[in-house]
This record gives sequence, structure tokens and C-alpha cells, in this order.
Amino acid sequence: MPELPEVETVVTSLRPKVVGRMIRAVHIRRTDVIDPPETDLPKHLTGRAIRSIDRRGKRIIFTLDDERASRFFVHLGMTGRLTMNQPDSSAPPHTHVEIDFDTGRLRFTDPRRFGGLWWLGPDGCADEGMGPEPLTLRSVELGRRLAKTTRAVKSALLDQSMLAGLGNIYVDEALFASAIHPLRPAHKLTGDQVARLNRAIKTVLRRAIRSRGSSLRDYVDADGVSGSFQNLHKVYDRAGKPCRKCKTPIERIVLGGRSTHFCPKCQRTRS
DNA sequence: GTCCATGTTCTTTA
DNA sequence: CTAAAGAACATGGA
Repeated sequence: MPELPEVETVVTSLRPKVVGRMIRAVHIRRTDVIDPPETDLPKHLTGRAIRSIDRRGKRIIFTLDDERASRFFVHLGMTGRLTMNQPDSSAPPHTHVEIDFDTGRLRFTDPRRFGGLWWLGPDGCADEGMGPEPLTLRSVELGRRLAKTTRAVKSALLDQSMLAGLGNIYVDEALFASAIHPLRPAHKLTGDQVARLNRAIKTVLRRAIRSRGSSLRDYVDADGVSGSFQNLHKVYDRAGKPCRKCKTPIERIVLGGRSTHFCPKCQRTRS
């Protein structure tokens, strides 16, 4: 479900509800979504206030208002939700963690449990294994990174240590917007193609954020509201439908085990 | 029953 | 040794 635009939307919708608020209680309903496993989350969080909430890649980072700036982050995996609810409201199925504020109950639910909560501790840093942020990345730096691998550009862009925050939807959309074939080896992109790709990534992500993300199945923001960018997808989940630019049927292939959508006419630079 | 799914990580292969 | 490809994880919907 959640890629950079969805996570950004969760963060901005959650921020005014939790920043500056005191944590009154923490309920762990499944310990195996917490990492490290022995973390005593209620001990760390109860009585502390939230200083800030930020996004890094697909991670939602909470910084506590203690003198040591303790941190944890939530990753939504495929089906995770982070929503603010009425105090004392009862938990729906697959609720794993609840954090109570005076103003409401923050709830992490995740049926597939690919997501979780990671305790980072004092001065914790959520950057490990994360590539640069795509919204501020310069074209030369993207090119420098892509030149280091022979993998298909689609697979390279999905790698969070290459670039942090893109997932299957937005990689397909960005490759279409820059007219690059997903199978093209990353190191073979021309300078012009890298520049186009870098621009396309930013444009697609900004538009998706403006639409509050794509809701294909599970995704909602902190208020439980769906996004609408799925209506503006040009290739993702449109196999067999006419390309919005040239009417050629959109193709679907499997690349690295992931469904991959592209227009065979608009995205011809294959090798 | 089958296949598929917005993500990550571990294992296997080259 | 490293990079790349593949499998695995858990659940629900079509």
C-alpha cells in the first residue's frame, strides 16, 4: 500500500493531532510487530510528549520531547494503517499497538504484518540503509547512483538504498512519464534520460501527494480518508487498457517478481 | 480450491 | 568475494 506520497499524507494529517501531546498509555496487543523484540515500549513512551513527526523514505518517525530526543518509527508495510481514533474506542481486528493521548487513541493496524514499529532509542537515527530523498535529489547524483548497477532501471528504483520512498506504483508511473522502458539497464541511461527521470519522479510524487496518495485497497490517512491518485494512474494496474497518450494497450510483465506496467510504444528505449 | 497484492529481508545462484 | 535473482513472510479479496 504505502509509498512516499501515502506516508507523507499520513504524516501531515497526523502531525497536528500528536505534536506537543502527552502519551498517557500504550497498549501492545502483539509484541512481534515491535523491534527490537525485547523493547518495553510502554516504559519508554508513557508520560512523554511527541516533539515532532517526520517522514524518511517510507518510514514515519516520531521524536519524543525528552532531553535525549528518543525516537521510534513506524513502517506500514503493505497493509498497515496509522489512524487517530476516539479515546477508549474499541480496536478493530489486526490492531497491534495503541498509543493513548488525551485527545484520542493512535492505532496501528496491519493484517499482513509486514509493517511494524522500530524503537531507535536516544539520538536514534532512521537513516540506516536509506538512499537520498527523491523530492530534493539532483539529477547528477541520481545518475551517479544508477551508473553503478547493471540491473533493470525498474528494479534499481525500487531499491530503498538507491532512492528512498518509491514503490511499485510510482516507479511504473515515473518511468512512463520519462518514456523509459522498465527493463532498460540502469547504467545505460543517457544523461538526458536521467534528467527526465529525475524530473518525472518529482512531478509524479508531487501530484500524488496533492491527491493524498493512491488507495487501491487498504491505504487511508490518519483520519481514515482515502486518496484519489489511483484515478490518475497512467500505467499502474491498467494492463490491456489504452495508453492515455497513444492508445496502444498497456503491457504488464513480471520483473523481479513485481507486476510492471508500461506502454510498449511510448517507452521503447529497452536496451 | 487458485492467483494476486502498494514491501522488505533472507537465501540461493551466477 | 559480490551482485543479482528468487523465495519467503501473513492475510484477505477476486
